[in-house]
Amino acid sequence: MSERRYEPSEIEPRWQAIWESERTWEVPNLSAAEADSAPPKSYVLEMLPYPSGEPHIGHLKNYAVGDAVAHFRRRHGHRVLHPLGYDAFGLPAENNAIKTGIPPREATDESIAAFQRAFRAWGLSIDWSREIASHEPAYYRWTQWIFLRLYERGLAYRKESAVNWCPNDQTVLANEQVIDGHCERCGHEVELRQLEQWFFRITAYADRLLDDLDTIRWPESVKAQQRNWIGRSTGAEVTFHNEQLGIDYPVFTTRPDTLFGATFFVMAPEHPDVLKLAAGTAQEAEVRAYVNRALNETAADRGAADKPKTGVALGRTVTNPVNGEPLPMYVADYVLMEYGTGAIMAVPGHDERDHAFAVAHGLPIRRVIEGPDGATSDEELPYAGDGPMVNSGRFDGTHNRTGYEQMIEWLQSEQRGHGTVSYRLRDWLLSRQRYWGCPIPILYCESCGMVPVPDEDLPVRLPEVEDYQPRGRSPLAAAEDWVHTTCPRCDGPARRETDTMDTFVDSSWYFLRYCDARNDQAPWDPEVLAQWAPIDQYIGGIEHAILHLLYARFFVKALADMELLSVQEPFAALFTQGMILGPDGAKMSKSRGNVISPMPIIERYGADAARCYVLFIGPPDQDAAWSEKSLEGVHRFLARLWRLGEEVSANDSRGPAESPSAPEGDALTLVRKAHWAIDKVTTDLDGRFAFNTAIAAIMELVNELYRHPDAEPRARRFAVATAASLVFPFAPHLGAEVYETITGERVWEQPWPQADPAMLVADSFELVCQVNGKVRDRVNAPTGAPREELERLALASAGVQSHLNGHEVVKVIVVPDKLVNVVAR
RNA sequence: GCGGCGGUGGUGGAACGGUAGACACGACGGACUCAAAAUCCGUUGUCCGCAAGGACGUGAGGGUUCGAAUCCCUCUCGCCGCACCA
Repeated sequence: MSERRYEPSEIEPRWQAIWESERTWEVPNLSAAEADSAPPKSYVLEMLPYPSGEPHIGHLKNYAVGDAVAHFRRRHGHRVLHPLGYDAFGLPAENNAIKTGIPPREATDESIAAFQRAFRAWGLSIDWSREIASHEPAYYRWTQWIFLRLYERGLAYRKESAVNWCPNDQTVLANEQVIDGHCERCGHEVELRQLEQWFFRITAYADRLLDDLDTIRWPESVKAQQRNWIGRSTGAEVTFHNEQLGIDYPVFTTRPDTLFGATFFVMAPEHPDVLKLAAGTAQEAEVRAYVNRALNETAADRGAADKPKTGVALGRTVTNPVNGEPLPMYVADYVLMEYGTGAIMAVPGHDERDHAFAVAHGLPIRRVIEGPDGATSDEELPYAGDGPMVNSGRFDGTHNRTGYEQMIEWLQSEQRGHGTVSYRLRDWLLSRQRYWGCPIPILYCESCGMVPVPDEDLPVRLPEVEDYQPRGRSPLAAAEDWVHTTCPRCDGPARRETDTMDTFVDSSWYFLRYCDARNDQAPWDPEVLAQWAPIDQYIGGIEHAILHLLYARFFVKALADMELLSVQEPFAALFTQGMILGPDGAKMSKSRGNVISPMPIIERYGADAARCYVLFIGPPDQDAAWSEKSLEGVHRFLARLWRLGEEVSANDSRGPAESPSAPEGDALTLVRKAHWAIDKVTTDLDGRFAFNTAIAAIMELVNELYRHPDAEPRARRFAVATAASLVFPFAPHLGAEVYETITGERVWEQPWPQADPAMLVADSFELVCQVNGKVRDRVNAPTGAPREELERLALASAGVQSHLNGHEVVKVIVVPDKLVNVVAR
């Protein structure tokens, strides 16, 4: 026996050096003519990492999944684009700079270097010629260019509104970055502030973002989250008239069928007309106090669902268009300015919130829809279900679903309203009062006003500053030399926009840049992009279900409208991998002290073992706790395979891995197992992402080899080479090593093995014999035997006979090549 | 409250409506060794039984079916997202 041992630290760097020097994983862009006759393309992409410190175990899993997919597709003859880059702008580097004084650029570049070392040590098959980082001017030049294109089309705009402000990070946040009223990043409570900010008009795409979810292969949970977030509701806009001031107030309602049940009218504290309406009334001072209090509340306090319904009367009324009734107007903080029109018609009989408010303020409650079984008592209100309409004038007796349509028709004919849809989605607030981000390419000229930076002046470079401390305005504002510039239109003095962009802007288009990463004339050549788009398989964490994945979809649709690309969706298929939890089953965190760092693991067990382990641990879309013992088991498996390679090469000369033509006995068992494993691994990987069971199948093949040590050498060589070939997508170094040892060939240059269908079926099988659905015997039966023969064999079996004694056979079910079920009474 | 996903041995997990528990961990037993490590072989759902064998078993209850972890209904527990969205 060989004295040598499986030493990943010796094997892995050797193969990495070959892939690096031969640029094995680079794929060139082809000319249009070349592309026509080229093999099918496959764009496989993992979400780009945010470089902060060292990579963690989650990165290892993410890239182990993506690399397996990329290898699998390459060996099916696809031209696989598999690039990588860095999402390099962002708050953590800047906060670190404030704490330590290390400039964000320095810390980021250092972290990028650590990621680069790690990715090479993991043996990932990346096309490094397309590497990008979002903080480099060569990249963010084009982020700015895209911003300008959006600006030209009115899709980027500046406006004042109530926005989320994080007092700790001293910057505004997008809606998507506020979790339960707290800052997504630092956890501090978020305040509402009235500020002028930059927005992307993502709401213009709400319908398409919603509808096109049906065209992509994404996990249902992610689609559901996006649908939820976009929140399309259909209903009607109804106009209520205020006589005193002569102003029309439209409201949005999903229940126009309950219009006769409206008994009051409520406006949001932020509604611009609230103070105007209250002016001169007895309630003026009270309204003013209420509005001030509401505006100063934190988002979390304001949003608490079970909070008592507070509010103040405005001393005014509006007229209900359906019956001319005057409805008292109120201001109350349960009405949100951002949704609908900032005002509602209140129907306490059929809406829980309006009901609570009516009870608290002694307002009338009127039933206008009959409850189930003709219920008409007021005790059962509020009632949100369907039924015939009552107390609704000429609509009485009409079912409310019908009444809904009729009411909209009536409103339309009277010009008092119309059917409409409303969305929960708000425009994307993209400006940040922080330093470490992409500068917004806009100037403010004293005479020309807001002026976009001309394309030829891009990039607007991020200047070096000394003080990163946020003070409620961007640290860039202190860079006087940079801020003061001249207007490209009038040559007069102008000032630069000092806010920077949300980092999600950078990551909303990076996957397009990979396709043409070194183009310095344009962000990409549309023809080149057409070769690669869309991404055939995207892989990342579920935490981006709304943020990045929604923003990127919006960008692609907007860019498609500009005819800069020809797809409507960036990610044709998405896979979301589960988290790796600490050994204690809790999320890894420094404070818990349960963090497993990938690099020491790799030094100890090798990259192959670490990669296989994170794939073997369970279904890859599920969370799983780290277990060193389990990792050792995977390492043991790889060592067993390695030893088989050594043994085969010691007993046999090198040669191609061919399936022996007419194996018998042990050899046949081995060859069959090898073909079974090929079939199993192939179907498990083919769109199913069942890496855990694929690896288990290779383990079975290896176990079978240990069980038949004396099988004929050619059969053993075939089986071992097959195991090496199949394990390659998960353990590329070991796969390449063992395969070369016994065949002299490079496994990644070999096509994916094909299972021989003849080897997948044996001559005989174990027939399961059931009586009334319970297994009573198993007998050997010839494959392909006719039903009658199987029935006869089963009925004759001892197990069936003993359970049948005295009972009458009613029926016999035969499943060919599988089982017989005897139904007896 | 709304939406989505789950509940299978001691553990992670397998299982086109057709042998529940593949594979792995752990545990137990054995081989090799002066000994240990490493390695190799075997046993391992629960209960009854010396055994042959049998009974029970996929959160609970019902249904469909020759046959249900799998499909349907009711309930329950857990996780995730959204949440005063009119």
